[in-house]
Amino acid sequence: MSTKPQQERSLGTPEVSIRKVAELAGVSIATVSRCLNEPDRVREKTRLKVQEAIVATGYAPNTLARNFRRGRTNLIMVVLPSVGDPFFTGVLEGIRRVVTQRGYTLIISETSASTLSADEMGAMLVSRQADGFILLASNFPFGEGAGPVPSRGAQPIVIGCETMSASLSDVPSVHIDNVQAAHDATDYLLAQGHRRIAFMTGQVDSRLTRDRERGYRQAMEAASQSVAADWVVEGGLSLEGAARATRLLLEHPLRPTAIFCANDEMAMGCLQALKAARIEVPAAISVMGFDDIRYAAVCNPALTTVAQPTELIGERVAQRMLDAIDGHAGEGSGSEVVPHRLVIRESVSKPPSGD
Amino acid sequence: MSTKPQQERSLGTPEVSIRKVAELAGVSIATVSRCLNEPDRVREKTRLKVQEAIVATGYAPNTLARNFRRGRTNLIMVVLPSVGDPFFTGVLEGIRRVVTQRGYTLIISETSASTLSADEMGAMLVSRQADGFILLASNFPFGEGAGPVPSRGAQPIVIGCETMSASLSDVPSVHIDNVQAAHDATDYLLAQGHRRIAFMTGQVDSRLTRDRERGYRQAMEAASQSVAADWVVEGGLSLEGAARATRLLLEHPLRPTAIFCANDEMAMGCLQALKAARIEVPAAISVMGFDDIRYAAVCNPALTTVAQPTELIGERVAQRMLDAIDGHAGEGSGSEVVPHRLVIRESVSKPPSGD
DNA sequence: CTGAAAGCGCTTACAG
DNA sequence: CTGAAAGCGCTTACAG
Repeated sequence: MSTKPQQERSLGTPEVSIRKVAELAGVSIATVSRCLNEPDRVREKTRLKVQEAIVATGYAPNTLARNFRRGRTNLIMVVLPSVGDPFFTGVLEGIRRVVTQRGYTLIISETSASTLSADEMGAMLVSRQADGFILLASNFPFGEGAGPVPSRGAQPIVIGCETMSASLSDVPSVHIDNVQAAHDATDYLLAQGHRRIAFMTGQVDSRLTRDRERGYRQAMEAASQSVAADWVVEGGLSLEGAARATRLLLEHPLRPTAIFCANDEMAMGCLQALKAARIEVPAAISVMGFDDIRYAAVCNPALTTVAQPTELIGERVAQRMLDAIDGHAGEGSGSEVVPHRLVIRESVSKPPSGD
Repeated sequence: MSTKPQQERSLGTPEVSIRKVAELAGVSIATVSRCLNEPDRVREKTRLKVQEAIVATGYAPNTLARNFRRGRTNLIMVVLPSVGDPFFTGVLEGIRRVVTQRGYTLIISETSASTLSADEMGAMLVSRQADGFILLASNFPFGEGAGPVPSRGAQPIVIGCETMSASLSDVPSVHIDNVQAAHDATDYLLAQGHRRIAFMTGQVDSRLTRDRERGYRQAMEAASQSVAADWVVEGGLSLEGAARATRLLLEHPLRPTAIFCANDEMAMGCLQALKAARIEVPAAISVMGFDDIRYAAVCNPALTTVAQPTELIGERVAQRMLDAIDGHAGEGSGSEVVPHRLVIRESVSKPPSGD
């Protein structure tokens, strides 16, 4: 004669549980469960009865209970820095194409240095809220020596687009060779005759941006071109930051004839600032972007930039996530490099003849 | 002497449960649970012991179990059509600001006519995967007579940016007056002297786009301007679709002197097509956008457009979600209209003098 | 093909 | 302040 020790029902509609369906259909809850999960193993007549009861009661399985019982969610979480960033359109399309086929649903978590602390990130990774985590964000708290990777459970992690710090070097990843790509882009500017080439970086703590900066410096050095002080400016990966950084460059005593921006967003901000200063692009100053987001072709002048194979990255990242979930850890580890490609449009030309 | 009827452990690391912590600390699992959830109600000495055991075992609470037991997830899901769409940057920022303060975490689900069927949408809404759903997507399967709203559980729904069909008219929503905003924008074009004004719509099944088209038609009619056949073209909300639609307009026997695009994305595609056709904007043709995404100011020429107060929409939508979760259904229902604003930049001028 | 029963890992009202 | 115990809604190995 237990005293019904709890009665803290949620306030919403009284939920229909599997029990009610079973009663109405005159079967056990096990049978109802089977109808839902392995209908072949239930006699047709029984199945029909249960179906009817499900409709009559309006029953919908409690996903929370099911996930708990099964120990998984069938969800894959993609973590990215900014939902309004057009760069991710293609990557997500690739990811979705692959994971959907295997019955997973994609959910996305937006992060950024400001909104997600190291603790929160760690909490998310151990939260079991998803069966796997695809990290597309650059500035992870544990990116650069900000403590170890949180001790995680069975949920695999795969990294896309970013090269990661040593602490994550065993995590599977898919990305272009950012150093080489930036090197190639700089070489192109050099080949056009530019010597005074500036570089606009994102944040100092962004590995991605630093890799691209490294490629730029390597190319300059290989061409025996010195990089003047303050030719490397910080654009904060934003339009406004890039515009500000561009104005700084315009005041430089050794004004560059080309500005290589670490991504297209900044290149667009750069273009805007140059337009405001009534400086013709590319006649007076050339601008090189990076990423080839869909707006790059629409810019005026259209952006010359470095294209990443975004859909391919998405597909590969997703495939490796599935491998990891299936326990094919062996083939899953290590980083995978996909090809980049220079896209030549209008924003780069030879430097003005005087230079 | 039960025969351990099951042994289907997941393959991952053997997870540490609350039981192991309790054993190590020499307390009951109830006490461990209390340390986690109501630490004030535990003696300090006990709490310290438990803390130690937690660290020693590397215990992390099983979120799946916790969610199941509590009947909620502390998650709010935002459903939007496209993660790479810059329009959502501000809306999400507003939403996050509000819900984070109340301890909720945001997750995002990308949808679109092609990727999410009515059934899937319904399944999501009853899935309890989140405590509430904020719908920012336009083309819901149940948007226009595609069956009734799925019978949902206690999870509230709030709609942002979109006006919804009758079947969802009781759902709380926050949006601008799209009809009036488009009316105002058209009036501005008329005031500039334009008479041959084309309108580029999204998809025919998009309520949002249709509202804007309605505003355009109202303004034209109010100004006694007829809308020629094929002046309303479909741009599919994409750059490419917009470029195609623009080319169609250029071949029109009554070539418009202004093109009003139902969003900025299409306006950018329009700008690109006009540039390719070597038609000067705004000298030869004016272009009006809608939304004022962050790239609108960066376009060349900079887009004249209609601004939505995105952050405000996000905040209001989030607030009403919280109200709904708290059961303040009364004040939560009905739609809330926020102000729009014309943003005048460079892409609209008077029509060419000949016209 | 179906049912009885155990148990997933927590939280919480109750009793002490 | 703490523990024993019930139970959230499912799934599944086992027995029939």
